[in-house]
Amino acid sequence: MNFVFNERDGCGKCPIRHRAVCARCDEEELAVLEGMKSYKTIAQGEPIIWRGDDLQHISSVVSGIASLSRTLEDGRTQVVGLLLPSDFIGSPGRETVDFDVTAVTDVTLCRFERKSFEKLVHEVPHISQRVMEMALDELNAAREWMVLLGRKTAREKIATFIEMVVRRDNVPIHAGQPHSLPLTREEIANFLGLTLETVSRQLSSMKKDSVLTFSDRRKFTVLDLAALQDATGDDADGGVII
Amino acid sequence: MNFVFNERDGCGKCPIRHRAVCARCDEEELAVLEGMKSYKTIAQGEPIIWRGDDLQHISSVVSGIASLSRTLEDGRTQVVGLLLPSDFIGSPGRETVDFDVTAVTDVTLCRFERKSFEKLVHEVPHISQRVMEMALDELNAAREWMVLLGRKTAREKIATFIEMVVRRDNVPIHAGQPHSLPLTREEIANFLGLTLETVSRQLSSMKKDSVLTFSDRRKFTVLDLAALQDATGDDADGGVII
DNA sequence: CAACAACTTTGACCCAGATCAACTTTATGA
DNA sequence: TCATAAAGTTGATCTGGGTCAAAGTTGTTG
Repeated sequence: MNFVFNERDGCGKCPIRHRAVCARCDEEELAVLEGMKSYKTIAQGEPIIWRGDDLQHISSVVSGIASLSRTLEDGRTQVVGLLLPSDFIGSPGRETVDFDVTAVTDVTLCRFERKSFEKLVHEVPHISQRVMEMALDELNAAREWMVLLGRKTAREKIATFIEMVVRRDNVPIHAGQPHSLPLTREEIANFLGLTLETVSRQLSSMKKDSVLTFSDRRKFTVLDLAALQDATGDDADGGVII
Repeated sequence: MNFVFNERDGCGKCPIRHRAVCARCDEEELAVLEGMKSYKTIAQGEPIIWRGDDLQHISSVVSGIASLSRTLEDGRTQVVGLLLPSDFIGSPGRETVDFDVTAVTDVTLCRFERKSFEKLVHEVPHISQRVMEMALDELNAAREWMVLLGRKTAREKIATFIEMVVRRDNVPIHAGQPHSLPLTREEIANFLGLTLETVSRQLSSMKKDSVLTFSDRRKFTVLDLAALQDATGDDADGGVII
């Protein structure tokens, strides 16, 4: 959502969003916000904000990846979303966050004082419309993910995830293109509702079946896109994430 | 979201929403919409709209319960949300629905022509703000549900679901109050990412443990609320659904 | 009210994925 | 460059919840 400031485009690259919402920046809005912003960088692995913490700022991810997650008392954790450049941390109208936010890679945030941001949401109709669109897109994506979590097999989950990563990289879809995996096996597991061992095994199995190759543990290439898409369990037509 | 018309209050009773968003109706908005609405009733079990269908109307549930779901090719289905009075079917800005919508009980809808509704969203800032708030609330609820689907055990899922139903009924929380279950075992299973047999077994087990009693298969009473809440797997403080 | 259909319960068995454990590979930094 | 840690792989085993099957309930309709 780079209507707020356009250091970075977030157009359709978010793994968890359907429609691009950028490329329609309004100059006046930018001007209003220009004086309000401040930047902050968080190192890989560090918490950005904990569930229940008081929300002083509404921030937008400028670079890097953050995760939204919830951990149950006994340590089971579920990642409920990845925040990529242009995604927001904090919602206007909420005084706390309901999930833990953690820097998956080094993350740079652009922050706005929450009160000012909320004032803006009320005064500039354009902005609430954009936030509305974003929220509706993410709601849709969250629901797609619910289908994955509730009904897909381990292999389908992994295939869906890999396809999402590939799609996000947004390069022409002929094979041979290398992609990089921003998450550890454990983070992938927590995103897919699996264990890290199962993730590892499924990736190995896809290697064995010549669907993927890994040049190193974070870099892979799709050898058989059709097989990958087949393995997602989704209809061929429509219904895709992103 | 009864800002649109207030035949029915939806205040805080939605099982999948955190904050009440009603009780702030604006007279002017009501007046504008008054001429646009039409009603429709759908019988229990009937489809309201299929995924991919062209969205002619934005509708709001007036009475009854509808489900939002996705079915994979081989028949596995996941319910991704329940639509209760005041919830919307269709989003401004979208030309199709991405999930199947089905009447769980008899459902009455109040419908608006989509184009007119969208025009209103653009012209009345108030409305996009409300839709934004709703969408953010539902997004949060969807993420909570992702935690359930990805990480909770069968018993925790059932306990969470029952607690949600009880909470939705919104009566003083001393035991003895009878509640009614609007869904079949199969629908519950599809909502929780389980099979109907597992749902049945878990409910029987909670009966055996004197956490619940059933007076008939759709009516139950909580005997031990503390045990129920304990079994949800959530922290005692905060983090609750609704 | 009989007979059929829809829904629910319960039992027996099985298997996908979790758990536990050993080991390998890669990264970090003194 | 060696030591230690972090991340990943692979194997052996276990188990929660799925699958299959049979009966029991409740509801509906002619």
